[in-house]
Amino acid sequence: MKLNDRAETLLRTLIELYINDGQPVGSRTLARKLKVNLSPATVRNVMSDLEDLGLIHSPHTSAGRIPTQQGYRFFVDSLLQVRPLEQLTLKEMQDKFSYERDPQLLLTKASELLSQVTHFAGVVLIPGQRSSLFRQIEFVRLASQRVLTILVTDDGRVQNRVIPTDRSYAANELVEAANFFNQVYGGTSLADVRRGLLEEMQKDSDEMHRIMATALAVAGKLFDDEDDGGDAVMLSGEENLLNVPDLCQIEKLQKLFDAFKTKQDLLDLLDRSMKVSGISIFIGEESGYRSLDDCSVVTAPYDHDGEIIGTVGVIGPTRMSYEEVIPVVDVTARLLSGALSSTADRLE
Amino acid sequence: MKLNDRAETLLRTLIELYINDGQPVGSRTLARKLKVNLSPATVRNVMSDLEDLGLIHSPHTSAGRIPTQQGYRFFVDSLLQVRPLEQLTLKEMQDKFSYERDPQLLLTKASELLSQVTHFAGVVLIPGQRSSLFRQIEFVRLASQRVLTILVTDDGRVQNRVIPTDRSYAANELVEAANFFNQVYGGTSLADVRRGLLEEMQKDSDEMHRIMATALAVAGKLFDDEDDGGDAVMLSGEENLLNVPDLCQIEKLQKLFDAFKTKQDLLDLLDRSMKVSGISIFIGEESGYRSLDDCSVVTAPYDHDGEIIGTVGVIGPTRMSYEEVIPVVDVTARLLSGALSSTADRLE
DNA sequence: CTTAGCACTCGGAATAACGGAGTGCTAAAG
DNA sequence: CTTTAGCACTCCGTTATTCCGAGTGCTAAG
Repeated sequence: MKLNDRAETLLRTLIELYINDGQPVGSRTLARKLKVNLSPATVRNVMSDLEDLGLIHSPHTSAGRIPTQQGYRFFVDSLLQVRPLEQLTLKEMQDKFSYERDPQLLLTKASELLSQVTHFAGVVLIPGQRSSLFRQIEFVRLASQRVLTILVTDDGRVQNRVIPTDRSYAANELVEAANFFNQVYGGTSLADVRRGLLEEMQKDSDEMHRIMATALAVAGKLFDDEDDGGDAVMLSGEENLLNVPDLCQIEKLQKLFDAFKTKQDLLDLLDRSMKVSGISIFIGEESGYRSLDDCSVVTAPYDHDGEIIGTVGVIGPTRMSYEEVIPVVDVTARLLSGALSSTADRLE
Repeated sequence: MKLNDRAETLLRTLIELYINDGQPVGSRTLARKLKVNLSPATVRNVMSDLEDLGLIHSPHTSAGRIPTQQGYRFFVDSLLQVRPLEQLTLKEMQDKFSYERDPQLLLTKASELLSQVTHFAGVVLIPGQRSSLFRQIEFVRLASQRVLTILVTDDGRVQNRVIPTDRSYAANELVEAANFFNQVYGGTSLADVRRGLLEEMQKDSDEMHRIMATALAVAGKLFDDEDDGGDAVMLSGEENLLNVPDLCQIEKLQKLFDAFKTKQDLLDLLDRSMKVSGISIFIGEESGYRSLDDCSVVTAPYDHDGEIIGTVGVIGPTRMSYEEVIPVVDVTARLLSGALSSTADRLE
C-alpha cells in the first residue's frame, strides 16, 4: 500500500486521536490537530480517499471516522514510531525481576508485570515439557504405596506429583532407582525419555533390571500423563479488562473470559507467535479466534540460553496504545530471557 | 421473629418466585400461585405486614415486592426446606473425586466442582501451613548453589521451592541434613519447626552440629518466607458470574473481581466460617465486605481425620437458589473430607 | 488543488404521551 | 374481625416526536 506523506500523517494523527479518546474523529478536529494548516474540506477529501482504501470508516453518516482493522494494521506496520520506555517504568520492571531465580515464579512475575504496567491482561506461554531436557528425577516415599515424584528439567522448572504405586517400595530402592534413571536419561529430551520408557515397557518385565523396573513403575505414570506434556498458558490481570470501555459489553466479556478459561485459543495463538522472531501483533479478527474479535494481542518470544522456549504477551482492546504496549512486551521478554539464562544462574 | 402460618407460606412462595424469575412479585401473581384461594387484596394486606416487618420491600410504588436481606435471612433460617441432591448430580460429584489422592488436586477439583454444578464461583480455603504438621523434608541439589527443597506435611500437601545457598553442598551432605531434620522435627507443627529453627539460629553457629547447620542454612529460608505460612484461597468459575443477570453491571463486577484478585476479604470471610461447624450463609451485606454486597456466600468446613482444616464455598448472587446450592456445598465438603482422610489413603 | 458554502443525514438527548402492573384505601359482605 | 370487590392513584418502561449538533458530500469559486 502506498500513500503520500500528507495522507500518512493524516491517518497517523487520526488513529492517535482515536486511540486516545475513543471517539470517531471528524474533519474539523483533525484539521485543528494537524501541524500543517489545512481546511476541514481538504481533510475531508483525504479522509474520503482513506475510506476508499479501507483504512478508516464511519460508523454512520454524520459521525467522524475510526480506523478499520486494516487501518490499524497499516498503522503498526508503517506509521508507528515506538517510543522508548520511560526510565522509571524500566526501573520498576527490572526491580520486579531482580532477586528471583525460580523459573516458575519468574513466569508468574512476567505475567503480572505485563498486566500491571499496561493495565490490560498479561499472558505467558509456558513451554511444554516435551521440548525441554530431562535433568533429574527424585522419588520420595510418602506412605506405603505413595511416592512423591519430582521432575526437574534443564530450564530449572520443577514438577511434582504424588503417585500411587502397586506395591510398597523401600527408601533405598527409590534412591537407587532415581540414580539409575538419572544416569540413563540425564540430558535427553523429555519426549525421548517418554519414548524410552515405552520401549522398556514393551520388553518382558523379567528381563529387566530390578532397579529399572522400580524406576519404570514409579516414573511411568508421571510420563503417562497427557496433560503434563502439553503447553500451558498463564494469565494475569483479566480483571483489568473489565475497566476497558471498549469491552464493557457483557457478551464480549463473556466470550473473552470463556476463552480465558478454556485457554485453547490463546494457546494456539501464542504457539503461532513463538515461531516468529520478534514482536507479533494480532489485531482484532486477524487472530482468527472469534473470542478475541474485539481484542488485540501483542506478543514476543523469550528464550533460555538463546533457544526460544515460550512467549509473553498482552491482551487488550484493539484500541490500545500500541506504541506503549509494544516496548513493554519487548522489554519483558528480554528481561525474562535474561533472568532465565544460565549465566544468571551462575552469577547469583 | 414470629409469623403466622399464612404469612410464612406467603413469604416463602414470594421468595421462591423471586428467586426463580428475578421479577418483583405482585399480589395477583402471588395469589394465583398459592394453593389456598386468597384474593389479591388479602395478599396485599399480608404483604403490607411483611413489609412493615422489613422482610420485603417494593423497589417503587407500582412494582411488586422483593425480599430484603432480612427476608432472605429469615427464609434460609426458618422456611427453607433443603431438597436432597439429585441422584444424578450426586453421582457426578462422586465421580469427580474418585481416583484422586493428591490433596492439592483434590482442592482444585472441589473448587471446580462447586462452580460447575452451581454455575456460580467455587472457592476453597486452603489451610495455612502453620496449622499442619511437619512430616518430611527433602533436599535435591540442582546446581552448585541451588537446592530444591521439598516440604511434605502430614495432610499430604507438598510444597517445593528452589533456594539459593551461600555455599555449595554435596549431595550426601544434603541427604544427611534432611534425615537429621526429619528425625528432629517429624510430627511437630510447622509453627513449632519455625520456632525451633529460630532458636537454633540464635545460638552461636560454632556450637552447632555440622549437619544441623546445613539443614538450617537450607531449610531456614523456606520457613522464613512469610507468604508460605499464611492461608490461601482458590477460586474457580469466576467467569460464571458474568452470566448472572443480577450482577450484570460492570461496576459490580469490577468490585467483585477486584476482591477476587486481592483475596483478602474472601480469606477473612472463609476463615470466619471455618470456626463454625456446618453450613454458613452470608447474605448480601451481612458479610461486611463491600465487594460482596450483591452476593451471597455459602460455605462449609471440611476436615482431615476429624480436624477441621479448611472451608469450601460458593459465591453467587444474593438471589440464588439456596435450596440447591446448600446441599451441593455440603456434599462437596463431605466428599472432600472423605477423600482427604487417611483411611482413603490406606485403602488406595 | 484548495477552500468556502450549503444542503443533507443521522444519532442522541430531551420531552411528551400512554398503557400496564401494582398499590393503598374504603366500604361492603361473610 | 376477616375477607373481598372496587376504585383512584402512582410510577415505570415503552414508544413517538421533536430538536440540536456534529459531520458529510457536493459544487463552485479562488
